[in-house]
Amino acid sequence: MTVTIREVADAAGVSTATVSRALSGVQTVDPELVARVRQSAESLGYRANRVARALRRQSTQTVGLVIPDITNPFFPPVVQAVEKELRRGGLSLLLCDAGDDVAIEAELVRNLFDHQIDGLLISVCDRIASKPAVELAASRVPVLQIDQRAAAEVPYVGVDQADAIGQLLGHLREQGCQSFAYIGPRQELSPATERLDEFLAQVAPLDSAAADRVCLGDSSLSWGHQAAAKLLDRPDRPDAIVCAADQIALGALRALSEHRVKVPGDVAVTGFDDTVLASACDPPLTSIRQPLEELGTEAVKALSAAIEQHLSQPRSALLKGELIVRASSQRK
Amino acid sequence: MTVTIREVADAAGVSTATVSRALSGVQTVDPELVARVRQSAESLGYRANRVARALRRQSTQTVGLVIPDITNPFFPPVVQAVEKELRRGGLSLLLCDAGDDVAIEAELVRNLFDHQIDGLLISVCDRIASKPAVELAASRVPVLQIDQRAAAEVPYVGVDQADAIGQLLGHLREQGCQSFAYIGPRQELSPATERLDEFLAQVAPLDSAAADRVCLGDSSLSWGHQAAAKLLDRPDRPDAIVCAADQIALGALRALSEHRVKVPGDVAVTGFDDTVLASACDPPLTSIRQPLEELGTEAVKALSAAIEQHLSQPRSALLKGELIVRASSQRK
DNA sequence: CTGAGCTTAGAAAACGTTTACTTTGCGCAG
DNA sequence: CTGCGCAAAGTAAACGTTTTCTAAGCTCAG
Repeated sequence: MTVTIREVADAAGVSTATVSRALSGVQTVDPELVARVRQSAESLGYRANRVARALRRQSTQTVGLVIPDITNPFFPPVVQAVEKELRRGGLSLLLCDAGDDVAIEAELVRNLFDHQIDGLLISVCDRIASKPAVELAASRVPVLQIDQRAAAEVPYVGVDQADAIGQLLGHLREQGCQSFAYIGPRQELSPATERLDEFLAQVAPLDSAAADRVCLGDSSLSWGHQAAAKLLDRPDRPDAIVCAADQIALGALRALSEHRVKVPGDVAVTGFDDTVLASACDPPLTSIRQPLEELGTEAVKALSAAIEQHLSQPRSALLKGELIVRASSQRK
Repeated sequence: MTVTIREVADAAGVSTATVSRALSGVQTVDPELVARVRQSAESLGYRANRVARALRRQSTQTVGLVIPDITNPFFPPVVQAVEKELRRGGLSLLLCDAGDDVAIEAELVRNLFDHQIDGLLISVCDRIASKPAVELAASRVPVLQIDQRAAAEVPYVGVDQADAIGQLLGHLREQGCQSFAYIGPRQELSPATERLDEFLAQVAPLDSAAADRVCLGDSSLSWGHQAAAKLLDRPDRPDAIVCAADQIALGALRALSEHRVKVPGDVAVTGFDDTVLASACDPPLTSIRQPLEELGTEAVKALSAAIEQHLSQPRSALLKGELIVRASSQRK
C-alpha cells in the first residue's frame, strides 16, 4: 500500500542505502544519482516512515507536553505556541492532559517514555507531589518545566512574578493608592505562592498593615466576592485590591458594586492574566498580561537546543508580564 | 540504558518470543514461565518500546487530532475529552493546530501520515478548501470530522443545529417574543451556515419579516454591537435577537444598554456556546451549551471502534445542545 | 607502474519488537 | 510399541529505515 524506500531504490536502480543518503544529503552522492533518486521518490510519492526511522536513529523527533488542565485558559495559547514552534523544527507534539491528578500525571510521563520522546515539557499539577515524576523524567531526557514547577534543580521557563507585582504596585501607587489588600488562592502552586510572597515583600514598605488584608481562598469568582465583602466590613478599608486572578477580581467588582463602592474612585481593583473577562467586564479590569505565546516559544527553543546539542539540561528563562491598564485602577 | 526484551529474556532464562507472548498473553504459555517472566520484567523495570512494536505490528496506537485554532474556546474541552477517552483505550494523541490555514492543515495531515497514525480526527479550517486533505486522509485511515466538516461522504460528529435553533425559538416564543432578528458571522463554516439556514427555515412560520433582520458579519463583539445598533434604528425593531455566538451577544447587549433598551424587557437576547462570558455578563445570557466533552468522547469511541474492527468508516453521530436559560431572555 | 588514500555505492547489520515457522516433547490411539 | 497430533517454546524473519562495513574504482605520489 504505502511506498517504501525499497521501491524507490528499485525505481532508481540503486540500493536503499543510496536512496537514504541521497534524500538526507548526509554524505556526498553523485549529483546525477541524487537527481534520479529525487525523481523516483517524487513520482512514487515516497514519504519516509518516521516509525522506522525513529527505531533506527533512536530519536523520534517527538516531544511530550503534559499540562494539568487544558480548559484552564492559561494553557491554550501556550500549547498553540509550543506546537507551532515544534513544527518549525520538524518536531511533533504528544499532548497529555493530567486532569489535575498527580497519579495520572505520573502515568502519562511513563507512557510518554514508552513512546521514546526526545524531550518533555511539563506544567506540573502539584508543587510537591509532582516532584518524583519530574525528576525521573529529567534523568532520561531533557525536561523543561513550564510556569508551574515542582523540582528546583530541573530547568524552568516562567513568568517573573516579582516584576509583575512590582508593576502593579508601582501603578497603584502612582494612582494615589495607599492601603493595599490581596485576594488570592490558598492552593500551593508555584506562581501563586510567588505572587503572594512578592506582594508581601514589596508592599511592606508602602503599607505596613497590608499583611493583615491578605485573603486566601481559591481562584473562583465567588471567593473574590466573599473576600471583597469581608474587606469592606473592616475599619481599615483598603483603597486598592490586588487580585491573583481575573475571576477573583470579577467577584470583587461585583461585591463592591453591591456595596455601592465606586471603582476606581473609592477602591482600585486589579486582576491577573488578562483573560477575555478583563476587557469584557464593567469597569474593564487592569490586569497583567502574561506572555503566553512567548512562554511556549521560548520553552521549545530551549528544549530543542538541548536535544540537538545532547545537553541533559535545557536553559531556564524568566519572562516579563505586561501591565495592561484599564478603567478599574485609573484614578487620575 | 533502557532495558529491552532481550534482557528480560536472559534474566528469566527464556527466549524473547516467550517474553513477548507471556506479557501479551496472546498465546498459551506455561503459567510458571509467565510468572518468572513477569517477575523479571518487573524487577528490571521493563517497558516495551512502542516504536519497535509499532514498526512490527504496523500500528502505532496513535491518532492525530487537527484543529483550526486551539485558542478558540470551543476546542479545549473537546481536546480534553478526546485525550482522556483515547487514553482509556491505550491510544495516544498527536495534536496539531492548523492556525486557520488550509495549506498548513494539509501539511499537518501529511505529516501525521508519516507518523503512521491509526486514525484521524479533524475539525477543518474551511468548508470548501479543506476537502482534498480530508478525502486523501480518509483513503488511508479511518477519519472522523468533528463539528466542522468539509467532505460530506466522510463521517462526522457534530451538534444538531436544527434542534438548537428549535430550542431557542421555542423558548423565545414562550416568552412572548414575536419579531425575530439574527446576528451571525458571514464566514462559511459548516455549523454557522447550518445555524443560519435553520434559523431562516424555522422562523419563517413565526415571523415572515425575520429574513430581513438577518445581519451577517463576523463573530466579534464589535460586530454584535454594530449590528444590534443598526437593528434598533429600524422601524420594525425586533423583540428578540438570536446571536450565533456569545461574543456577538455581548456586543449586542452593550449596544442595547447604550440605547437605553431594556433586556429582556424590551428585547430578549440569546447567545450561543455558553462560554464563561454568558454567565459573567450583565444580564447573564441565555445560551446554548454545546456538549463539547461528549463530542470528543463520542468521536473517539466511534473512531476507535473503526480502528479495532478494521472498518474504513467510523460511525457518524449528531448530538444535542442544551438550552441554558438566563436573565437575558426571561420575560415572564 | 605500483600502491596508498580517498570517494562512492552496495551489502548487510542494527534498532526492539512480534510472529511465522520449526523443533521438541508428550499423550494417546491404533 | 509406534507414530500422529498437539501444545509449548525456541529460532529466525520481518517491519522500514539508517549506518557501518566492505569493495570497487580512481587519483596521484613515489
